[in-house]
Amino acid sequence: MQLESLLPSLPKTFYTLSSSSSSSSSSLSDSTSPGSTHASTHTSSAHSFGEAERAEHELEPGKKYRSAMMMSSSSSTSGSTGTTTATGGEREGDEFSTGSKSRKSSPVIGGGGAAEEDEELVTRRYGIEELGTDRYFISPSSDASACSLFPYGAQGGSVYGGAGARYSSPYSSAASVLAPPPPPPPPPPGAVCSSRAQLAPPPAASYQFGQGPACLYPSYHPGLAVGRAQVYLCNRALWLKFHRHQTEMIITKQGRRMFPFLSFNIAGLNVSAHYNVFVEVVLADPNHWRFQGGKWVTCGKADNNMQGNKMYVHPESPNTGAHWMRQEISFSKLKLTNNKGANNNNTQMIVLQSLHKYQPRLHIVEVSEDGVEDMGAESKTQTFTFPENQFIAVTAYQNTDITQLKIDHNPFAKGFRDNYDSMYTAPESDRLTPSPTDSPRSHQIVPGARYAMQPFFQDQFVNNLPQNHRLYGGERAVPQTNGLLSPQSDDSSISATSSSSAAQRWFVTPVQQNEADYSVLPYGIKPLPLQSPHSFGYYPESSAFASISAGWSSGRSSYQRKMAAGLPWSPRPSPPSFSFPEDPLTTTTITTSIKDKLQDEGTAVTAGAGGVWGLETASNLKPLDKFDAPYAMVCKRRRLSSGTDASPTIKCEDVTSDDYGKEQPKSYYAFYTSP
DNA sequence: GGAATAACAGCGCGTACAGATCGA
DNA sequence: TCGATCTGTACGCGCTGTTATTCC
Repeated sequence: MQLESLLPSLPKTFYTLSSSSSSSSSSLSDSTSPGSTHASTHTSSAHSFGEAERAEHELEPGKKYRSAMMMSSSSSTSGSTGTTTATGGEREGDEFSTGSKSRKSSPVIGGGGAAEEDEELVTRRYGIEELGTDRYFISPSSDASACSLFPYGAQGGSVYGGAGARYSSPYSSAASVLAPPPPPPPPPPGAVCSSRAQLAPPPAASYQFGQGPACLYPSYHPGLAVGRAQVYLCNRALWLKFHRHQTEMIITKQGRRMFPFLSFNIAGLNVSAHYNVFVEVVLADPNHWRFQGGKWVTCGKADNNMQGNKMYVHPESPNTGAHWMRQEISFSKLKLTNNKGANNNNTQMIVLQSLHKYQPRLHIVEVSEDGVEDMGAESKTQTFTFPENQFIAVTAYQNTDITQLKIDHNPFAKGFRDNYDSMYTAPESDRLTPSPTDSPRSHQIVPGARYAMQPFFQDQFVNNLPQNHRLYGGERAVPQTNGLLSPQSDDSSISATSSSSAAQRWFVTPVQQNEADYSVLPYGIKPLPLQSPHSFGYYPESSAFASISAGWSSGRSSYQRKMAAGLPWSPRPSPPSFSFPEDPLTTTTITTSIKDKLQDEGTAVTAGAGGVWGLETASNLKPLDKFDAPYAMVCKRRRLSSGTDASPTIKCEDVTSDDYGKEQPKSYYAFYTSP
């Protein structure tokens, strides 16, 4: 296989994405300006997207156009001043300044990278907290001696243009208003396959300049290079959650799936051309890591001579650009192992070394129809790196925050959720949120569509009930219904939507992965046709997804069978209680029927119990500086509380839960409906 | 002492099977 | 009555994190 021939040179490349101990003081100033610059550049992104979508689909053009206008309007607002993002963040951030200050002292490894940059914008926007200050990105292509540090804010979130795209993007000039980064150092010898320069990590400049947000769908626009891919990390919100605590991935001899797993949307490919899509996992830094004192610290040098397969070719490779762009590209089957003997006979496994930090990278290689790579076409290889995908390989979880996140979000770990039982046996009055297997009809369309979306799209179809439970203690929290996604949530509106948009693609909030878009179009939501497994990034073909989808349709019968007899509440859902966040920046675009419904209901229930969610006050936010060392150690123990006591573990959870709750409005999930 | 490993329990899907239902 | 289809149940499997044990 030709791909393999060019891979051996790759793992030796280090992606030094963060420095946990350095550059802590200048991050804010460094990131603000570039970030705001992005806000302005992304204005065109919103336009492009909206127009592209409008042009491509015939879906209620008026609404779509309106959506685009809303986007651009918002983005104009955000990007007009160059400091709009920061301004907005400060404004809201003031409300939670405690959180802002505390973040810096958190022992939780920030990890740095674009993810945090995004997070900062988001958290500033929502005033949750201020992120860690590690915000420097060492040029991937730089070797140890040539680590070109630059403020990563200019990187523009995670929408990374392909390595080659930077040379052709007509928008690169627009982005050049950013502070010029240091010139990319020459690639280290041996780190780049001579015939595949693009496989080498793109230089910093490429990240910084080559991602004109307006390039989101270049193929839809005349003058844009066709065939230059843009890649979106579909489940980025979840990745960010983990990344905040330094993601850990279990590796076992038999192989362990990643969670979150890699799931991408790809755009900009040549529809008829053939591509191989594969993921490679390379060392992210040259260090050996150890979890000590509640945080990850470096401990010696990494073993860079680890042998074994570092690449996972998507099973559908090779395939056409149309195929890859049609739906999410999920790598859910990818397994991580520390079994060096698994390199040859198991292409589903990637061999890693425990306690090393890794960076997954997505490669898209144009090939001939029979899957043979054209070795003479260097420009046909594109590489994408999402810093929030970084993780430390472990044989056992070290940070209980990560463990809890896994349990709370991974469908396969449902059995470990603390209050799983109580969630389904508590009386209606005590029940915090609908169960995953509640009758789909129970999931009403909620006014805060952005919230309705989150449990599924942001958290990969796992509701956050346990977290909410812990977060709010016994207090009634807002049910995070799966409203819009529920197959039967709102029959009339959904069916109408479905009938008009079947087989068409929808973007919940378009342009995710872009910090500017965070502030510009945080909640833009399109009406959602009924989802097929392909619509969801997680376990699209696996049992996990099926369990969820089944739970909402016929498959839920099993649960209902189990629960029906003793259910103290009606299988018919309780009336939704939710908040209707009044965010001036909210750009929720939904069908009229839904919208009207939401508005009506929203006004009716905003003051209800659900208001807890939207009206969270600063006093409820726990600063992360509560993570002193001993406390962190306490947190390392598994949390078993049901969430009603005030144990330190709960406090620990509160911190994160608050985060998550507030973070959720980051509805920048992109997805497609199945044809 | 820390990391790696194996065994374990819980969960849910997929499948096979049996029984019930329906139409020819 | 027979065959096709649908429904319900049981079991196996793969997934998960936890826990105890072993290894270095």
